[in-house]
Amino acid sequence: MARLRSPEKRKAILQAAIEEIDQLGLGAPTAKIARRAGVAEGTLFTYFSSKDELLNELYLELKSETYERVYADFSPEADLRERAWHVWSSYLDWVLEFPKKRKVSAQLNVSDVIGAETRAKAAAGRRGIEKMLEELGERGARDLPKEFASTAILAMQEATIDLIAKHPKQRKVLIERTFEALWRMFS
Amino acid sequence: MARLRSPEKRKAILQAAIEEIDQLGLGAPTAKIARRAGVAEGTLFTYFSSKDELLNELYLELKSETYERVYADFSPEADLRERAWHVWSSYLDWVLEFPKKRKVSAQLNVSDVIGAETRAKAAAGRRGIEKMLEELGERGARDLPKEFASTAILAMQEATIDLIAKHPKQRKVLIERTFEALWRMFS
Amino acid sequence: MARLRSPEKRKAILQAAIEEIDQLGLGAPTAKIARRAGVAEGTLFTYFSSKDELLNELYLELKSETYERVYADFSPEADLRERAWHVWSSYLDWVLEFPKKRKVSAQLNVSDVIGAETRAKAAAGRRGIEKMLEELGERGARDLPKEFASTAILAMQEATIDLIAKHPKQRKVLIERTFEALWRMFS
Amino acid sequence: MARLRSPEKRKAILQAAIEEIDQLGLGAPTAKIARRAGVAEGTLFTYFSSKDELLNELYLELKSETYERVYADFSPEADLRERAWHVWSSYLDWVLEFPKKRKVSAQLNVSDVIGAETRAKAAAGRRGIEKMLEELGERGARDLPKEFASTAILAMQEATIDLIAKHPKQRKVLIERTFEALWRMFS
DNA sequence: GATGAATGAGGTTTCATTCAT
DNA sequence: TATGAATGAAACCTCATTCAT
Repeated sequence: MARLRSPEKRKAILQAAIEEIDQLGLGAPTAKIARRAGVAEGTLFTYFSSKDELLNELYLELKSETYERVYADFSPEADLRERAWHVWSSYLDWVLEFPKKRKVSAQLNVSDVIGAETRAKAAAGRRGIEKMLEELGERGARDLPKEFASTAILAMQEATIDLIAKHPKQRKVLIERTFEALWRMFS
Repeated sequence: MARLRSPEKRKAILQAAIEEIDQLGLGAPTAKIARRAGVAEGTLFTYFSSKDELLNELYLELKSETYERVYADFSPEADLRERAWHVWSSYLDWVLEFPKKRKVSAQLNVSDVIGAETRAKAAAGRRGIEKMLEELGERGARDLPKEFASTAILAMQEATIDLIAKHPKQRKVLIERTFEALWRMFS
Repeated sequence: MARLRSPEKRKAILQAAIEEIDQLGLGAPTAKIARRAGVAEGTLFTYFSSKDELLNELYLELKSETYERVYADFSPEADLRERAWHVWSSYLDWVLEFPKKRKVSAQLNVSDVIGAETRAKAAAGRRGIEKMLEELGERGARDLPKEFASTAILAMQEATIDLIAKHPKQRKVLIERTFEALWRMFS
Repeated sequence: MARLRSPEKRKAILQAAIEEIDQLGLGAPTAKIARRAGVAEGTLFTYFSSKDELLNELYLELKSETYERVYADFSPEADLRERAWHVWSSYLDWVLEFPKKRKVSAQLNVSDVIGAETRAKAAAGRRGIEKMLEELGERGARDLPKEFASTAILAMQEATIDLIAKHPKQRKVLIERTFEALWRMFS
């Protein structure tokens, strides 16, 4: 299952899936995805054994791309505030650069086609960030479970993205000031 | 004078929709919804002219139920912190009591079957909360757009709900402490 | 079956049926017909036991109305050409006055909801015309079956109606000249 | 290279449509048409994107088949009477050979699923006949609009077909004598 | 008798997936 | 391996007819 004779075709299908799901939601027909990718309907199923698998792979791809981006230039030895700021700003930059990817990612997140296994695999790519979040939690939310920091940051990022969507010109300033607010929460 | 359209049947359909959408997502078939509601397939369409309308009505119903709950015992003259706390805790209480309703509400929120008109109608029921949020924003986030407070609170509530889902026994304490964290953000 | 407590309601339903079938064809829903007639959906079925019956009754009504019109001022003793002209012109006048009725009549004619029995009943109202047609046939088409005259006239009327639809201003002249052509055919 | 869309299957569907529409009218279910054609329900929609398209294509097919038949052995240089006779007899021969096709054609003609575009396309195949009809009109109906000849002939053909349906044995003689009557009309 | 809510069979169309080529 | 025609199970919705009120 899933012989990947041509990596370009695989990429093309995943990219086409992003495009179509962005417009039509998860109900986007595989036929349309295939057409946009420039391959035949049946070909899609030689790269992904089912639509579900395609969706799970897409989820993984999206997550790992995000983490790669966030980890570039990340100094594990830096100051906590600096590390937090790095994650905060680089993630937001990425998301704002590829809004469709985020939209699709959000849809996949909510849907139940993404199995526990896939979610676990995705979580694995998050070690370095996790450590920073733990420190953050210890610093300013010691009496809350340790997932609190990560959950809260994620949530606040969503909020920030919405905010920037409405005020795109103030993007830079908003990223800074929301970070300040966040930092206040952990002090 | 013929049977009258019964409010109970309407309720039953909406309730069945919650149940089914909770399990199958927005793609839940109208046939299944009807069956669970104990009516014929066609009957559903005498109460709601299309699946889209059913979904929009459901959205409205869910929102107004939430607001009703939050507004009960709300004192507009109270202290800002008290009002914020009231909204925070009563909303979380409601959501934790009816987790399915929240899940469905979230799905509807994201989907694009809910028209602008419906969203506007729903927003109308939110006046009192809005005022509190504005004050909150003025207090501690004066240099951010005024939507910030509401967006952030909503996001933090999502985070808190996830947290409580994992530690249900500490529910009471978690609601209090996350509120503290939130309050810190606005000072 | 088919108690007709209120003849006005019956008329209203038949008239509404004409209106709706004119617009939607024979597939026009009984519900719509009922609504336009100003009665309840179910009421229609106290006047006509089924949609088929409604359609058959409508057919009969339409035919008899036509014949009544054509027979008014018809002198059975008049000259053949005069009688033929009377039928020709009075029928065309009627049809052009109520184009919807003709359209519906045509649809019913073609469809197979009209049973043989109904067709026979309708034919019964045609005695006087029939005689004229027979004479016409004997005069100019002795070597053709006797139905030829009636079939041909009917067909020519359809043709004339189409013609007048395209040149409504020349109506009077067209009726006269097509009659001339017809008369030539039987000499 | 995958199976190719087979013209035989297309033919089979169109033929099945004729069969079913002949019996059930234009309301004939696509499912039944597909079954009779020996293909799956969904297959019908790979050949025709909707029922409407199927019907339009069928209309075109039927018309062009007719014209092809009529034009075979048609000599444009022949005498007017000869040309008229050719069209008259060859059309009637065709129609009597395939009565179902004519019935379906008539239904499509009346219905409003056939768009103006389709009608125009069909009309294009009729040039040679048109010219004959014009001459006929000039010969014997100079004071009537020029569509008169074609409309009248069409109407008379319908009449003749009905006549032959009732006296099938005299078919040959009836075709000749009705032509005589027609010819008289244009002199 | 009049009403219109209730019914459920049936209609068209979509779509993930298979498989002949 | 790549193709896209073929498949048939659903999905949403309509509508003639029944029947409680």
